[in-house]
Amino acid sequence: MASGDLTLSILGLLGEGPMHGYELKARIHRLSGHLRPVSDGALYPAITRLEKSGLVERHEEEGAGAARRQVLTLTDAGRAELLRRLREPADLDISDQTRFFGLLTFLSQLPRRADRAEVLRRRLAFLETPASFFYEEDRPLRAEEVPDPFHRGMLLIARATGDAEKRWLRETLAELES
Amino acid sequence: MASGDLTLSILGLLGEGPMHGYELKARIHRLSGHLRPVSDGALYPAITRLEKSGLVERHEEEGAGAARRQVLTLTDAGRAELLRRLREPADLDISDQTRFFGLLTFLSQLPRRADRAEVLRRRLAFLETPASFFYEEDRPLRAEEVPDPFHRGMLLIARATGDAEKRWLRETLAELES
DNA sequence: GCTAGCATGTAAACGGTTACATGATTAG
DNA sequence: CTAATCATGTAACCGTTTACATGCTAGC
Repeated sequence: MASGDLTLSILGLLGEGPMHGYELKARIHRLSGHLRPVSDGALYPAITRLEKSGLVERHEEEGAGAARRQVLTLTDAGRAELLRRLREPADLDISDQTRFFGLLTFLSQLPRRADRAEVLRRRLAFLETPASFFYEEDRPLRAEEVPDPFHRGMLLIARATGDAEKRWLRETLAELES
Repeated sequence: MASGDLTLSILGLLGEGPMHGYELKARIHRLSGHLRPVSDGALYPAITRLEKSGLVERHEEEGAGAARRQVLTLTDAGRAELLRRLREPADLDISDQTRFFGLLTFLSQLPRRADRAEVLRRRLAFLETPASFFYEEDRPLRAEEVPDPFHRGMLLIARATGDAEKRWLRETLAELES
């Protein structure tokens, strides 16, 4: 889990309703766990940090299976922070696909349609900027121009990915703006 | 730059020839810098670690522009470590696209064709395993089944990406095996 | 005289990984 | 009775981010 992602995931999931740490762990695991499992050593300290900064509240409850549960609820400040992170994502959240997907997972929680559209517009603008992994004197090289077969693959895949995503972004923006 | 990536990038670039830290920084920046710029505070300590573990050697040289340069060269142990990382990548390097691209960037340096093919085969096997970001009782959901428009986008994009990559992997494997 | 680029470094704060630790309940 | 699942936590280690620090040369 890339830095910062975990906090957004916790806030985003709690934005859908209160739950305890163990359930957060299971939900995060389903969302992105095949890539990078959440460890207890990351999750529980992250919850403690959120509690200390007043974004999350704890209420002890009897465990369904066994032990006592710490049911977590977003405070008003926590919800405000979640919406702020969704409305004004960092550049890195826009440029890195994994992180952008983290945003998309919870974007429906942004109440204003115009705010949701603006996030998609930023991603589209990023994808429309010419870029490559390889350059010749600052000119981005296209797949056809690189001799290394694996480099060519990277560019072919990146192009297909970018095209698919741009198509979806344009369609979805058209719907949001209608 | 996700953890571990930086070390591979340094080893991989030095595998193409000796260079000093500042040039490494510029080359890494072109490869992935639009996503996550390399900071000096990550790069120079990483070089020091590689030197201490005997994977890299330093030779001082006069700087072309100004200051003295520390030209870095891979040792035999360093080249062995680079090849080991390319030949036997961690699961995370196979499952995360960003990390897999890090592998592809340097994969041509693997001398044995069979080893290069094996890395592609592992990635293909991962992509052929059914997976989703969303589940209903452990069954991965398809784009058509999820109501949230942003979740649907994630699945549509992931499918297009996966299809393009699988096509390229199969073609390239066929060439490598002929 | 100043700014941009070349070139290398250190230190504090932060967060993640891995391993360790505990304890209760349920199903085989 | 014992393994799996539920449930939460701590501590050492490691690497990254951010900020700070230095100093030289070339062009305006």
